[in-house]
Amino acid sequence: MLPEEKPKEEKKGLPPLSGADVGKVRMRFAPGPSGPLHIGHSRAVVLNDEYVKMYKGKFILRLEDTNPKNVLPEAYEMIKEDVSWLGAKWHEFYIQSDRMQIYYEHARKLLEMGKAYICTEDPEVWRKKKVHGGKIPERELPPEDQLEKWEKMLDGDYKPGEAVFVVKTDLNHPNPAVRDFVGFRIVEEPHPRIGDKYRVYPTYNFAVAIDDHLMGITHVLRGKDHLVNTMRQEYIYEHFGWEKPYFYHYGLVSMENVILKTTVIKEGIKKGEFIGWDDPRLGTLRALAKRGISPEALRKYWIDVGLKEVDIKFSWDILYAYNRELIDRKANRYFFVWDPIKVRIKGTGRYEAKIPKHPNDLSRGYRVRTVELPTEVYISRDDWESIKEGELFRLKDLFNVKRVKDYLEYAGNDLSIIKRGSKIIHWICGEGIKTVVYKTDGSIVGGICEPEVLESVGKVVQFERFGYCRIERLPDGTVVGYFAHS
RNA sequence: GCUCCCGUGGUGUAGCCCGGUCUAGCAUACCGGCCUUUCGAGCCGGUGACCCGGGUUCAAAUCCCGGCGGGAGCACCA
Repeated sequence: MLPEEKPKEEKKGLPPLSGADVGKVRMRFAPGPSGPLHIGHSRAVVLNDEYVKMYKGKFILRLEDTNPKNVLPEAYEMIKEDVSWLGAKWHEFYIQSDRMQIYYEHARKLLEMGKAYICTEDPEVWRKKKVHGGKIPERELPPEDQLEKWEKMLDGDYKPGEAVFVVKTDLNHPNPAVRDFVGFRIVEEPHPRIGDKYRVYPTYNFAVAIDDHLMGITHVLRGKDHLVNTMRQEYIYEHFGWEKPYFYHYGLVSMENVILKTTVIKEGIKKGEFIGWDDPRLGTLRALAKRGISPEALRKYWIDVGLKEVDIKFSWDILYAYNRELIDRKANRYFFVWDPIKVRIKGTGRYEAKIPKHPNDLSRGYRVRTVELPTEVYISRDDWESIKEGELFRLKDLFNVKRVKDYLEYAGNDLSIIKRGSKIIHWICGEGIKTVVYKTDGSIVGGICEPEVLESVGKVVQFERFGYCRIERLPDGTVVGYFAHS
């Protein structure tokens, strides 16, 4: 047992789980392989993994593919990648479509015990009877008859919809949703992974209850939307006389400004609206990874949120703040001139700019530029338009200039103008690299960046006065930035 | 409609179980100042909350009741 007196000084981290013995905790993350994982899933992954680590238990990854119509073959691998990216390591791995015989065996047992029945009634009629009351004659038939119909189901004597396996609960349960629920149904579509070997598939609630028990799950953490499912699953535990795990239901998370729905994403990719499952507009974990959001930031976020039952709004602000804290000291600084315009600088002389790659860590070196006047520089159109005729401002780390009509004039190197409120803007002289930045709202910002950015391909950089971006490079040499946050 | 869950500042969370130490802590956001050749980082300060109404009690964010508000489920999806 974890010492009960612990919570006093434990300010950070998750609250203890009841009935959790160090070394004996077994928890699972069990998504359906219909697509890669998104932010919503990451809460379950992090919470389960975190508790497993806390109690030195075992983490089980289980893929729930008992609905052939709802399986994306690539998702099996993608989910493993996503879980790993989050820093969770599973000790055991299962795929439900490999376990069909196990579910069948348990179905048979329930029928033999009289705890389940085969229903061949019209689904609507059956449902109405459950809600409003009414005789369900098949429910009362003896096990022999039930087993016979079960065999017929398996043999293909019924078409989809003509027969289902129903787990008995309590027809008087106050919540109609928990009264007698479907445990198996007929699906004739071939399963993307195991083909047409089976035509009777367990439903979520049936497979979960059987697996959670057989896999020795001690604690189940899931969203409040599963509250009714938990009640249904508990009937299966009771029918078999199994000990129940501890159930926890955390509140729902509402998210704004992201696309999470797999169906929408799949459509969008097909139509070419998204560049892929990792399009920066999406809430998939691969999209976050592409943008340079670190898994540690997500973990910290979910641990901070905890497992309360209150519904919450997801806060990008807080996630970004955590991420910024993690990446700021790692991210090199570079100039990215968006929407660039070329401006002439008049004057004479040769000047050198020595710009630190990180202002708080000079050991990382400098970007060194030599500028010989007169010349031309690129600056962002925004900046140019915000500068008035005659205004004095500074090209960061280079020198001061003054705007004269449509060109600039060298204006010395007096740093004190900054104290008097002059602007400091970024610039590129000469050798800029074509750059495209994808933002989360779907907009694309074009411009040029400093050549040293190439040192940071695959890493997160901070484009000064713009924001943090993760860098990739196209075959044609173009630098691509995926915008993380400001 | 029915069944169930929840209600601390803009957001998230601590405290609530075991009433006083809560003039309610922390984070983020916001505002102001300092620092800084980025609209980043850092430092300092500030605004801002116990849903409402009763009750119990010497004492309630904490216990009880009612109201109001929010959410979920009511699938042969997971």
